[in-house]
Amino acid sequence: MAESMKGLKRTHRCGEISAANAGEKVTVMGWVQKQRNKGGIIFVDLRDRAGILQVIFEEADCGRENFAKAEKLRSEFVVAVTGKVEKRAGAVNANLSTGEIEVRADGLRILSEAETPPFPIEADSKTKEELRLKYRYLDLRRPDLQKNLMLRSRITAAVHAFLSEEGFLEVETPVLNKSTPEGARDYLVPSRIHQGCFYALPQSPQIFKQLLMCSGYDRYFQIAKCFRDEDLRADRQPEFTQIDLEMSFVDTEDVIDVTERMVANVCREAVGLEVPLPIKRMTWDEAMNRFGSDKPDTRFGMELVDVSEAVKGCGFGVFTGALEAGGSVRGINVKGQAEMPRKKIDALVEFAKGYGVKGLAYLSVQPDGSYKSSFAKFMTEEELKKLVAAMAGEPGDLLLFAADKLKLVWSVLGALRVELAKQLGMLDENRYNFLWVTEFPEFEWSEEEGRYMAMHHPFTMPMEEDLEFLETEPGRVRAKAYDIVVNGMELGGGSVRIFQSDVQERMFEALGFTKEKAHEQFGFLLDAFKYGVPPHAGLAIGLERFVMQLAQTDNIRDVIAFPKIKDASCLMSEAPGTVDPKQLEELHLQVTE
RNA sequence: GGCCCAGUGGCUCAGUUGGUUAGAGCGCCGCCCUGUCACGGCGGAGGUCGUCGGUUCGAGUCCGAUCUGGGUCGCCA
Repeated sequence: MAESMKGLKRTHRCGEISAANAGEKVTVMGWVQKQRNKGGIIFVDLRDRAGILQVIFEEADCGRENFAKAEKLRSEFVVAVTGKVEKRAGAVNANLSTGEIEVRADGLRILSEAETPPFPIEADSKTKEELRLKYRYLDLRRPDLQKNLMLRSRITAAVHAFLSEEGFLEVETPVLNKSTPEGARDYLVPSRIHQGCFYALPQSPQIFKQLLMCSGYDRYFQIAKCFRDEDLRADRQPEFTQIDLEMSFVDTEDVIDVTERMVANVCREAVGLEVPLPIKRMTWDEAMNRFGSDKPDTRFGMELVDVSEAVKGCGFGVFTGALEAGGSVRGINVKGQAEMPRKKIDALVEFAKGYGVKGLAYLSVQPDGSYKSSFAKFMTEEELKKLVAAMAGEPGDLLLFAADKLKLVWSVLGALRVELAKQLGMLDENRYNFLWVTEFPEFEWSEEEGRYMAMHHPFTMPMEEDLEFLETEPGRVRAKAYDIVVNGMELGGGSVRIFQSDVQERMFEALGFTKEKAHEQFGFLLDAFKYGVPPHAGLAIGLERFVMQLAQTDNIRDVIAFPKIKDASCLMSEAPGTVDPKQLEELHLQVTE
């Protein structure tokens, strides 16, 4: 039977009591982690989000009735305990922050009984995620998830404090918007009043924050919920949160400056991590050529080497064929791994194939200087020597090569170096290598669409010196866009925005928009620009990714209270669900099988 | 949409070349225990091996399909 907490007021959280409270009378409330009944003495570990506290029950202190209740306590009962804080008479428990003390109970109320939970409520859970997600409210009781969500809260608190201090105004933008088919797939909400019309949930508050600049708000920020109806990944959820900001009368440098100070400030406030400023920078071109990625992990080397020159005209058809087709041949040098077993190399080749290349060529330099290679028989000793020299290969090294279209070579070698670093234990999780990647290409050619697409978004300002190529060579135009990267993860990104109507019109043209289509989709933004618009720029940081980094987890579900699974459903609430036919009728919708 | 991994009591797992009654630890239930904290002792309950079909004298084990969860490629301006 549940008892009332009438007349009781909690004085401390369990984990907040220390030796300094010895002798005090306290009232604590929480969940029973564990009851240890020794017969005449009962120990209870009481848990709340602050930690675990040992409570001791003896009939002489708490009376017969309370002792009988203490005997009945089971895991996850919710109780209120009154008693006195004492230094432990028995052994100190070094594993507990409250291990020096205990509360000698004189009162006990069982506020709520509990069934045995379907899995243990404990740190470092080994339980399958399926079960944990179904009972998310129980999983959230576990200390590691509580730790992550408390960290998340500290991070957003630090963001609010910092940006307010810097003169940013928090403004909320609409969740019900008009769909803009550029970019990710929208989540749609049918309109009841407007038959056949739909709202779209925001993929980001992009246009609204630019309008706020037009309206003179100067410095805006928002911790904004964003929605994208795309497939999920370990670091991607259909709804996620951005630390979104926009500034007027600024250029790239101003955004970078305030962002990196914010990141450093948050890291210090939230976890005591010092981020040295300024954060290093690298152009997109350099990032791709050296690391094969626009979000390079710079905690280790194993950089890509372009050996296209060195293999030109060699006897290996795979290399020369790729070059003749306009591609590239590049390699990475895996130092000291010449002895890697064939099985492991084959697994790497399979890994590479997953990215679309037909294979990987490899060559190991044996301790005696001889070569062992998948392609040695196609090349002369001279050609091999030249190739190894180009790779700075030394005895003991394993050289891996990819030959294909440059984009593919970059992506496969970029992924391969990270995979190898993981396998070889080269990633120090306590090191945080922040990096700015700048000068992204303005456009990316889409085979599927048969046109250029905006790499960032259509409002991104091209670099002045490349403006002249907007019509003639769009692929060559670089953008005033920048990403902040940490340990191989894209933390956030932004750009300087176009604020001149003529440049914006040229952008839409380059993207293959007709004037009508551009106005239909973004007319209100283009109109707004007619009435006086300040130069502006901004950026958004993925809040979950930021928390993941500081929490040192590679699973986004670990930093979201109620996440969705791979197919974007929720195992707990079973969303999405069907609705009453009457609701559909009101929305003018029909479900077809 | 493609590829890869996993599914055996409440939880985590073991289960040999296919062979009789499918095991363990933890948890759970009962009794005992006044300094435990991975408490201890004694006793007990609990499983149509994800599902369907096939091969076989015989399937947890082999084959096929399917479901569920995870990872990944495509996708994510």
